[in-house]
Amino acid sequence: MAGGSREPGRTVASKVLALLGAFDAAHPQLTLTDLARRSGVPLSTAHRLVAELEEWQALSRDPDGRLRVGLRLWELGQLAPGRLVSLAHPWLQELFVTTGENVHLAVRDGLEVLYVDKVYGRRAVPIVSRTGGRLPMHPTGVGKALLAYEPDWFVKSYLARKLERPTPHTITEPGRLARELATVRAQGYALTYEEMTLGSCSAAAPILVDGRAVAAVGIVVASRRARELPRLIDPLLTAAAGIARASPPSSGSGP
Amino acid sequence: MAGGSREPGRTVASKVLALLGAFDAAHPQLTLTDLARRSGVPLSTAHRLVAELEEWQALSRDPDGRLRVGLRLWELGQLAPGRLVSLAHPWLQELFVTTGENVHLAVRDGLEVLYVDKVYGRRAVPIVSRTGGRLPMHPTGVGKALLAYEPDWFVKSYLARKLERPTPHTITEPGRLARELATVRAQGYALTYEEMTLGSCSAAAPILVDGRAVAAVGIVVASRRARELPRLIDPLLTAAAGIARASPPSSGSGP
DNA sequence: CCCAGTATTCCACTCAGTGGAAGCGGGCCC
DNA sequence: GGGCCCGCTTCCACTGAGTGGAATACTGGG
Repeated sequence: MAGGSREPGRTVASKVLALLGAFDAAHPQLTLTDLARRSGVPLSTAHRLVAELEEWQALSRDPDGRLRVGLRLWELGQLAPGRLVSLAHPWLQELFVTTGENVHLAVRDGLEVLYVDKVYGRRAVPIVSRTGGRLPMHPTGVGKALLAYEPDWFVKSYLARKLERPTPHTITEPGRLARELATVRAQGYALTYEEMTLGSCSAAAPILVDGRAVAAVGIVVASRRARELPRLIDPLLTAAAGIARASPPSSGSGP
Repeated sequence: MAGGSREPGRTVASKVLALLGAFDAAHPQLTLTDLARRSGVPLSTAHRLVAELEEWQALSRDPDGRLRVGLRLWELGQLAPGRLVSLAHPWLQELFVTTGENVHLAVRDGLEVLYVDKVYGRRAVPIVSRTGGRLPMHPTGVGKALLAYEPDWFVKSYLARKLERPTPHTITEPGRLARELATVRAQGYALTYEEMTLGSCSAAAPILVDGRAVAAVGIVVASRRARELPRLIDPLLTAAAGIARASPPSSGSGP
């Protein structure tokens, strides 16, 4: 089946996935050549496979001819285990209405938080989190809220790595971070002050089902309005509790 | 390359896509056997490919072992041309806050409307539209709003087909529907009364950029509150205009 | 005009992928 | 308990779908 056959038999499916995987938040659009380079698939092979993916609208082209993730893939993605989000959305909504701030929902995936829903208005400060986006756990409110309820071994291994430090306020010292998590558990919510982005701070609460944090709700505000955070804690906890109550014991943790 | 080789050479990529395509709103989870049946891929081939897709979390398994669309695919989908949605969301948000009703955003894809964003609160009536969902154009508010601004040849070919009739109120008679569309163009918005679902009615406005309707905003309310719709028209049009003003002339029409 | 980067086409070779069939496992009914 | 049905997993010999290097065709900038 192989002509040149230098590669030790990569399966076709893996090449298709490698092509798709080449797209990420930093590179949402790529030229064919870039795509081939990033995915490690030979150009001519990429060319053929991409043509097929385009036909299916799994990929599509920008006006300028660069490739993007296509509509069909988005549609398909909407079918992913969506129990949690559809359940939680009305509560996020309500939280937004009472606070007027950026509100979002995140789950843990691996060692990162994955943002699965977001509600924002016209006046809200633009923030880094993006539906489908990922951030490290320790500098984010939702991350700390989730991490605080993970089992000890998990936290230990999380702290053992070299932790990123996006701002000077980021807490990376293991001892201090561990104490921080204890505080989160004690009070039931997490706070951050410019730990991920200079200029914004946040509050977040875990959604506890059977004692496990299946997700977390977070609010982000401009840091000059940090003193307003305490006022937001109450509605935040109400929303988290509401979602938890509505959640079936073992719903998939997906979006 | 084929042993049994009965099929006239379907490409591997097409099989992968067929497998993914077997999932839809009505069948979000499938057993391996169903998946193979629905996609027309031989069971043993499906088995192998699915294993690969699972490894990538393109597919994942329910607690009960059935297959679903996986997290990675959802994530990937979030990368799809998202200009319109991120732009429009704050306006949908605002519209929700002022009206308290189900609010959604849809684009045309082929002969159907594709719902690309939705905002709903705790009190809102549950409705059929779903982010990523599709419905025919003629019985929905957003559909009529979009159809009204399509070129003549398109409308003509749309009306030429046999039109579905989900409720007795659905307008399927071509002449009457054409007049309806003229009214929509004249007044700048569309209304429906139980044309898609008994018990709910809607108002919708197109988002016009350079005279073309790139998307439509809709509001759905319970039909016993139909008389409140007129009150909602104004904020609806404001939102549509706001989104249109913010839209660049040729943004991708995707989610 | 040439050159560099990117896209597309070609083609002879061959092994990755194929799929029918057989082997499991476990839930249900008689 | 035993037989049956249904879905999942594994096996394997055959072969044409897929391969990828290279040649060719764009395209735009200098």
